[in-house]
Amino acid sequence: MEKTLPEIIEAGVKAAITDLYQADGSSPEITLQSTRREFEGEFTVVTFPLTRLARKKPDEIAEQLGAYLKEQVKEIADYNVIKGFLNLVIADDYWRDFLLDAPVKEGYGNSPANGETVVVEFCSPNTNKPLHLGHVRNILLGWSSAQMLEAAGYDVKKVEIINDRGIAICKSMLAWQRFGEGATPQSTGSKPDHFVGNYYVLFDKKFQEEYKVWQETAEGKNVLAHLGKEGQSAEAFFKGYSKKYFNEYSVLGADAKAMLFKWEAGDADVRSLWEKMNNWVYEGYEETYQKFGVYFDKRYYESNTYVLGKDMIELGLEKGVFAKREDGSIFADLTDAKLSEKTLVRADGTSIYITQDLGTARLRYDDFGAKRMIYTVGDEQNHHFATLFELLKRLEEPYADGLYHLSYGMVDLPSGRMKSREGTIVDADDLMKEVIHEARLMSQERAATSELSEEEQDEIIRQIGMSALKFHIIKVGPQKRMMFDPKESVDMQGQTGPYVQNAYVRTRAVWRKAGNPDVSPAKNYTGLAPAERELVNQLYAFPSLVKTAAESYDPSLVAMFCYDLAKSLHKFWHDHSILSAESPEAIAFRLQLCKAVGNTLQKGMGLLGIEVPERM
RNA sequence: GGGCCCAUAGCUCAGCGGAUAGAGCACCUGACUUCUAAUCUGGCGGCCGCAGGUUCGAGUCCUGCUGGGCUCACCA
Repeated sequence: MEKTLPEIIEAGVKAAITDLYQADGSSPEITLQSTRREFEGEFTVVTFPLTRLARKKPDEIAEQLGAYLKEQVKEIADYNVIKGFLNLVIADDYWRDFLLDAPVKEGYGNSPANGETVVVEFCSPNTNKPLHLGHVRNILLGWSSAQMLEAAGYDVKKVEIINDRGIAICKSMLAWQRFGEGATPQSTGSKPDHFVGNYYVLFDKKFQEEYKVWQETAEGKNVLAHLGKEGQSAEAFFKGYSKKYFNEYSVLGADAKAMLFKWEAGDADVRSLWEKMNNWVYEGYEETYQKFGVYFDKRYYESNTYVLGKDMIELGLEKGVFAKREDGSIFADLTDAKLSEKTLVRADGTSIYITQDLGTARLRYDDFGAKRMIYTVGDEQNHHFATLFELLKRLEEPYADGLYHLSYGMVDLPSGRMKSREGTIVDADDLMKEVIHEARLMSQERAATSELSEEEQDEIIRQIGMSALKFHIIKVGPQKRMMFDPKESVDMQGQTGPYVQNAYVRTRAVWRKAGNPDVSPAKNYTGLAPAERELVNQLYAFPSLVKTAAESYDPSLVAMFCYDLAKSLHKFWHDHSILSAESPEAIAFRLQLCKAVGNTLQKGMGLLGIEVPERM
């Protein structure tokens, strides 16, 4: 493999130090960074760290290094020194030859396969209601991380774990059974997951009605009198007492719990109702996933996995990692790892959430042999995953060092946090509908594609709307809690998906117009304009950026890269003519430049799960 | 109370020890007979939460503080 520019420069600087200062050039860390926009050059050597070694002033070192490199290293054409910073100008020939090679080819940015498998889990919904904005962030993060890892050479398996059991789905089931009167998604014409979600909401409504009535009964008043705090209003008390009421007094609550009990006992009627309703939900989810353009290689269901993990407990006891209490419960003491004491099996022998997670981790390893597993889950579970990973490490599981919690912050609305009780949940399907609607309005206003068929226009509009939504969410780094303003999410100008798409469209438009041009003169092009150098330089950075983004599980890096590249393209487009450039060499070179930029934008956006249209 | 995370322009966000802290939105402004103006040009806008420390150099690293979030279940 050929050496990269940073490697070439670093080697040159080390040789220079040895030659110029008779010092050991192999030892120092060379500080190399990309040159700031306002100065000439592409790479910058910071000379401050070398002052001790060279025993000279920074400017003097920079000047001497620059002269040496210009003389000795053929890739370096020129240099300038500003306040101790040595800016290096890469030779035109190098940039030109580079451009005409890798970036114009298919698959630029991909690393060769490394033979390693990584499992990426994302989405992982509960089956009682439709997907919402929080899932959207999760899906986009998980999916694009998976794409980036694939580009970085991994064999990626995308999985989700579906929480298909428990009290929540029983609530929906009970409400449907009692109030549904045999209605189905087909009979009502609703999207099936929304249909089921509506019964979950209906359950809560009926429950609240029942609760309200109870509050006025002698029993309710008695509870208030005994447990209500001094000066607390009845309303405030009952608001906080709702969970307790559900478990101890509510008829509906008792019925829902009875249904859960029957489910666990394997009651045939309950199981068949459960399957029917869950299948509705899956049908609805599938539609949403397809609209997002995502899929899974394998699905895990908690109804299967919740019994797992017992063998891990045995293993832990054998290894002395876990211990038994007097009452029979089993726990792990993680206090020396700054985590708490964690119970794994209750005194009655039943297991809990984290136990099944232990079992599921092993199951996935058995399924795929992956030594790396990524869990895309909100940051409220940071502690849970820290505990889980620590336990697996102590169990000496072979994949324990490759576990990563892809943690992300909650999505807030301008009105504050999303709350189902207050009806401020932003539904994923509605959101898509809205951005596509907005894209349609913008498109009608422009009428740039009006001669295309209606189907073609619809497809373009869909791609534009989805890119606005996806880009808007992905451009924010995962760790940060983010503000989601619906008004801004439908923006199509500025730092947005459509802005990047538009740059791609331009690179395609010029090629359509050019027909089947002869690009061979490009190899004789000389005297690159600053805007051209800038673009080639950005293209040059793409493969390593993909690697960095993949290793840090941060798709926002790719999003910002695409934006920056698109911005440079737009600027170049404005300042330079392509098809009527001054020479055949320039025309050919710029066409190839457009091809490479379009190619890279398509690849980069593809990593984010965003499509680019040929026209817009 | 312990642990983790966050705080940068009016708003949403970049900035991962280096140069005069950057984008987008909003507001003001100029450019379409041209390879598509979903674009481009110019302007406005900052005690980088506060106080110390380390360093040739700190928005970035360390300590303390303030404000916000999450979490510390024999819940999932």
